[in-house]
Amino acid sequence: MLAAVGPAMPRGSGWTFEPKYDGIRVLAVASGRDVLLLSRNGNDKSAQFPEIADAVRALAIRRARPLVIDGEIVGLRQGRLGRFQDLQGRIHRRATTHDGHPDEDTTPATLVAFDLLTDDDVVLVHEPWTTRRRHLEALIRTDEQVPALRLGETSADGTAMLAAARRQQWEGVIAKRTDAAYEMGQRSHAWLKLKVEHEQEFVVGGYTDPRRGRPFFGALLLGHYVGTDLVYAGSCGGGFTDDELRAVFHRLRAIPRQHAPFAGAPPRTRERAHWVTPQLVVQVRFNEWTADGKLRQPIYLGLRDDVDPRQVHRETESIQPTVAAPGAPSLPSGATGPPVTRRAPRTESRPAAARPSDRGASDRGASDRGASDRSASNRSDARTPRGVRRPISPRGDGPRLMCGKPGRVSRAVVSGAVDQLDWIEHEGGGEGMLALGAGCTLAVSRLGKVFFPAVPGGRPLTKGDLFRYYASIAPYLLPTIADRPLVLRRFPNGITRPAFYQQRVPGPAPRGVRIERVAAGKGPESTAEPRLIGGDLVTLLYIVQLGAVSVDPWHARVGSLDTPDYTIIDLDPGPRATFRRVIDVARWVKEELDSRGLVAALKTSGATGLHVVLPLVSGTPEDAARLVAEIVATAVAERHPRDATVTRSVRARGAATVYVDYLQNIRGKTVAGVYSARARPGATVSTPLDWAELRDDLDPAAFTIETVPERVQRLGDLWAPAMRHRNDLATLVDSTSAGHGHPSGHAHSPRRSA
DNA sequence: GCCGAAG
DNA sequence: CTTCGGCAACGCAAG
DNA sequence: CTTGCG
Repeated sequence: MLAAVGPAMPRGSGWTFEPKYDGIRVLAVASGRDVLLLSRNGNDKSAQFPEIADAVRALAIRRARPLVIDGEIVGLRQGRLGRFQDLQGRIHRRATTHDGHPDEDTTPATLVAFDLLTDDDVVLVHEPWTTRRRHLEALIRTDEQVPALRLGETSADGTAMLAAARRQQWEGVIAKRTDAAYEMGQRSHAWLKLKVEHEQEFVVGGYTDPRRGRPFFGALLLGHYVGTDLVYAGSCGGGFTDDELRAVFHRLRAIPRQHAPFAGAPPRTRERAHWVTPQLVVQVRFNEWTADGKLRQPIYLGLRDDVDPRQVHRETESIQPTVAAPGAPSLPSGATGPPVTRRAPRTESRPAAARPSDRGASDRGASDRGASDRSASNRSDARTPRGVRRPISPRGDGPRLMCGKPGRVSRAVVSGAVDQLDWIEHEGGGEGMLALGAGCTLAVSRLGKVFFPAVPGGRPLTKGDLFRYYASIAPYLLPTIADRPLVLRRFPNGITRPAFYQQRVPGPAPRGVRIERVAAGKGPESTAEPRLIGGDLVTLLYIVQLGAVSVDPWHARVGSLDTPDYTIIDLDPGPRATFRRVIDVARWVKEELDSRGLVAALKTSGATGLHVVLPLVSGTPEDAARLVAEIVATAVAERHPRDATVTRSVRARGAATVYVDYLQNIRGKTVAGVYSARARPGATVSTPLDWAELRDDLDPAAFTIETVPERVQRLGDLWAPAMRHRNDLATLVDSTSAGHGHPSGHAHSPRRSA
C-alpha cells in the first residue's frame, strides 16, 4: 500500500497521522524461524540488516505465531530516527561483519512497524486500520521494545504532527483513513503524503547536454552565493515542459562562458557541461539539502527575472509551501518577490510560485509512481491470475439484462437503429430514446453536434453520423470486441475540442450496458475496477453517446486476461514520412513474418499508419506476445535503418522514418480496433485490407465512416477470415534462440527502474 | 523519487 | 487513465 | 568500465 500525494491536510475526523519515515520500506514476513525483509522490488534485505531480521524472528517466536509486518527500516543517529543518507552505506552490503552482525562502524538501524497484515492465522488486510493497529500494539508492547524493532508513532492531531515534521526536518506526514482496509501493492487515497517541501531561487552557472530523446539540454547546474563565491548546489533537470526547455535554452545560449563560474573544482557531470555567465535566476522546489550541500529531488518551477543573482544565497529557512491547515490559509511562498514567469498551467492561470503546494497534487496524484513503487506484493502477484471478475448488475442482484449474445446483433435491430437515429437527429431535436430490441433502450442526445469539421469536398459529420456508422458496422465490429474491456477516449465536444481518457466506468450506466470488475493491473481482487466490456450493441452505442470516437479494445478477453489473442505491430509514420514509405515498411514486415512462418492480418490504423495484427493461439502469455512483436519490429528497423525505427521517443525519431511500434502490446495500452472510427479529419476508419491491396497508390484517407459500410457490402468482411489463422509462438521462440538469435539482444534486458 | 510526453 | 522515459543523487555491488 | 538498486 502506497500513499498518494495529498493536496492539503484532510479535514474532519476519521484520519490518523504518522511521520513519513525516510528509509527503506519493507514487508517483514516471519514464519517459524524464517524471516524475510522484502523491499518494494521484492528483494530480501535481511542479509543487510541481520539485527532487524533477528528482532522480527524473536518476536514471532516469543508470540508463537507467523506475522506479516509493514514498516520502514530507518537509520539511527544518536538513538534518534535518521535520514535515508544514514542508511546508504549498508543498503547493498552483503554482510556487515564476520559474525553477521553490525560492527561499530555501521550505522545502527531499526524497523519502525506501522501496520500488521496478518497476525497468526488472522488475515487483517481487509480490516480497518483501527483493528490492525490494535493487533499491532498488542504484538509490539512498548514495555518489551528492543533497539531493532519499534512501534511507529501515530496521532490524531495532524496539524501538530506536521509542525513537528517541519521542526525536526522529516520528509513529511502520512495521513491514514482509520476506516480503510490495507490495499496490497497499490497506491491509495486512503493514505495521503503531506510533504514538507522547500523552495528558493538559484543562479544558473551552466547546463548539461541532453541524453537521448531529450530536446535542448539535460539539466541546469545551479549555485548560490556565499560572499563572492558561487557555490555549486547540484543540478536540476526535472519539471520542464518542452517549451520551457526551449525558452531557457535560448536564454543560456546567449551568455556562454569559457570556464565554470563555480568556486573550486568545476562540478563533474555525467553529460558534457556548458558554462554560462551567472546571471539567470530560477525558482526551484526541492525535498531537502543533502549532507554535502546538494539538492535532493529538485524541480524547476520557473524563471525569476526580478531577482538580482548576487542576492541569491542559501536560505536557512527556505519558505515552505505549507499545506492548508484548517483555519490557516496557505502561505504564499512567492511573498519575497513577484511571481515567477512560467507558462500558465492547463487548468487555471496562476503563477507556480504563488501556490506551489497544489502543483502535482490535484491532477497528478495518479501519475505518482515509478519502478521502485512496484511493491513486493505486486511482483509476487505477477504470476497469479489477475483478471478476477465479477459481473455487476445495474440494479439489485437480478440477472443482467442481456441485449443479445455478445458479438451478435440482428439485421432488423441494426436497420431499426439507423432509422431511429436519423429521425431523432433530424426531426426529434437531436435527443431521444433508441429501442434496440428485446426491451433494450438507450437514451441518446446531441446528435446534431458537429464532431468532425468538414474536409475539402465533404460535409461536416455529426455525432448522429458517427452513431449511424457504428450501428451499421456493428455486425462486423461486435465480434471483434466481444468480451474485451474497452478503454474510452472521450471527445464530448467533437474532435477539435479537448479529450480525456477513461478506463473506469463512468457513473451509473444504463440498463443493458455490460460492466464487469476487471483488475486494472496485477493486484488482487480488491483492485478490480468496473470497466465496460464490448460485445453488444447497447454498450457500443453507449460509448458513442459518451463522446468516444474510437473503439479501443484490450488484446485479451475477460476470462483469459493474461493471454492476449493477438499482438500488434503499429507502423506509424513520422511527420515528414510519406504513406508510400509506410507501405514499404509494411512489405518488409510481411517478408520478415513470412521468413519466420508467421501469419498476420493487415488494416489501416485509421490515422496515418498501418496495423499488422498477428492472431495467437489461446494461452499465449503476454510476454511472448510482446516479444514476437519486438523481434519482428527490431529486425525490420535494423535492416532498413533509414526508413524504419523502433525508437519510442517521438523527438529522437527521424521525422521521415516510420516508427515500428511493438509497445502497444501492454496492459492499459490499446490500439484502435478494426472498423473503429478515429478522431481525425474526415472521420477515417481502421479498415481491414487484403495484403494484395498494399499497392503504391493505396490511400488510407479513402476509408471513412461514409465509405466503409459500402466497402464492406461490396467485399464482405475481410477481417474475420484473416484472423482465423493463429500463430503458435512456442515454435518461433525456440527457433529464435537456437537459430537467428535475437536481433539486438535487448529484448531480454531488464527494464530500467527508478 | 520527480516530472512531462504520449496513446 | 496508464505507461514510458528522462531527470536527480550517492554509495555500493555485480557483470 | 557501465548498470542496477534503494
